[in-house]
Amino acid sequence: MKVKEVADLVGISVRTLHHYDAIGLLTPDGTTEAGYRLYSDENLEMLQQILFFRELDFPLTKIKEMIHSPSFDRMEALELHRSMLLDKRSRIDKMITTIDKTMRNARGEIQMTTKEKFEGFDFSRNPYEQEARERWGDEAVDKANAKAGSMSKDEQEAMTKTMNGIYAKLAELRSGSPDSAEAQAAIKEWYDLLNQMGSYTLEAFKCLGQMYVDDERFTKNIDRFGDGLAKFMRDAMAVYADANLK
Amino acid sequence: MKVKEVADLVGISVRTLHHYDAIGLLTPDGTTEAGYRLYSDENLEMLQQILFFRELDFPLTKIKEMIHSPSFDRMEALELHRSMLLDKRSRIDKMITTIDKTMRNARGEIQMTTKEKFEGFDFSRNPYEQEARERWGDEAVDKANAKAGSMSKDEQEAMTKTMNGIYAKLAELRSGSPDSAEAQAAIKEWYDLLNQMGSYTLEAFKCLGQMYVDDERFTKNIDRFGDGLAKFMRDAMAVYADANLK
DNA sequence: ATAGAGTATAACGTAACGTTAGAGTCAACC
DNA sequence: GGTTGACTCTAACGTTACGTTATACTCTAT
Repeated sequence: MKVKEVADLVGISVRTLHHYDAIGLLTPDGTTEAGYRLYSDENLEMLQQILFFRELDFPLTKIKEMIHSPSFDRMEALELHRSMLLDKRSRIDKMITTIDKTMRNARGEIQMTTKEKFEGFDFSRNPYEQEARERWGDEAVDKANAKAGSMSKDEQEAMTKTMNGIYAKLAELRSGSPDSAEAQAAIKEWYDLLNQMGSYTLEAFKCLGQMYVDDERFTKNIDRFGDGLAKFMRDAMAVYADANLK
Repeated sequence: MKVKEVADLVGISVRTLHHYDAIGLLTPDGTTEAGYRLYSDENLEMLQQILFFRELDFPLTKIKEMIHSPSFDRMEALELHRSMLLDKRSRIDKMITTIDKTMRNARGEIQMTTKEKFEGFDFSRNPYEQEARERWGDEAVDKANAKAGSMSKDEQEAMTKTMNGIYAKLAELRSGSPDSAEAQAAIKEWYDLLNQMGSYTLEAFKCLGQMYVDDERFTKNIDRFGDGLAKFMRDAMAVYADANLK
């Protein structure tokens, strides 16, 4: 069979067959006197194999290995590729949820979830501590915990109140100019307060300080942190949104 | 800030920043006397935007449009990209299930489903007829239906029996040499029988005839047909497998 | 003054083909 | 026998988003 016949039969382009010939992936068994490629039945079978693996997104070099070396472990290759696909899919899932969140955010449909979880503001028994340790190291977390632990209950309550006050102020300023001196002052106040909490808390909240500037970046930044911490921060966002509605 | 600072801060390469400069996606606000790029805070913000959309797999040209034209409809772009991602994910899902099937097939763990559905063998009231019509056109389907409709109940039963007999023969031969004259004869018999059923039935079953040759190709071929027909064919496969175990 | 780290431009490489471009081949029709 | 149209060939540039040298400055610290 000549190129176009083959190409039409399996639904690929002539150029693709040329390419496969060029890289030695599929060399036709024969040629006419004029130099036309002639594909045998075996060539067709091999092409089926190639297209099968191609459809699974295997790179052509890998396919070449698989086809040309009988010792190649197909099962293992499939297994490996499967896990790669799973990774890819979960990345796509993440993208989709990020887009959804971005769109909801842009539409102003911020969900007001568990405000309560945030009310206590108990940094000393943070459920995401393990995650934070892995992310920023023991030292930072211990320092933050020591700081929080050294606060009396009254002090903690006072701090929570102060923070909520700042949220309210930020919310108030949100509708106005974000570049005003007032806003800058509120943000600085917030940063300073967070600074007292230790570095990992600060890191985790840094992006929230820019939230009023740009919702999309907020959505992106929040996902830089692990799932647990991201949730934690979204809760903070909820408090913020709530303050915004008062 | 100079290139490396920025690159390290946001976790990309210097080359990437050079590239973004070259294509006019992100031109630094200033340069030193020596020609070093200097990135401003605004540049950083824009970079965040860029990376956000890049993370969502937007092509850089689109990002450039989005950033540089304020009239660009972000929502619409997000919506569009979302649907693209959904497509991509469903393709990946398909790949994964195909791989799974391939591996199960290779291990011989063929699932024996609904044998009953296949027992009646009622081609005249095929639930996948609509699908077949779209795939092979009305003519082929009508011809097949006419053929099946013209058969008496006895004839249909006889045909079912004949087919199952061929399946049994193929199953028997499967363990032996697939290139034997016997196997070829059985396959020809099968094809002839299917041929009597009309073209679309034949098309749908053609690949089954090669099943014993190559499980992977079978798995691939079966997915060329629509979901419904593929299911139909898998049912046929189940009958075959069942015969195989007798 | 010199080493080391950073920066610049320029240009080739990557994966899997798509897309011309120029030229030869084949079968059929006039 | 010539011409047309469909098909084939090789060659080579284009695509995407940078990675990777290579060569040459520039800056800072010792």
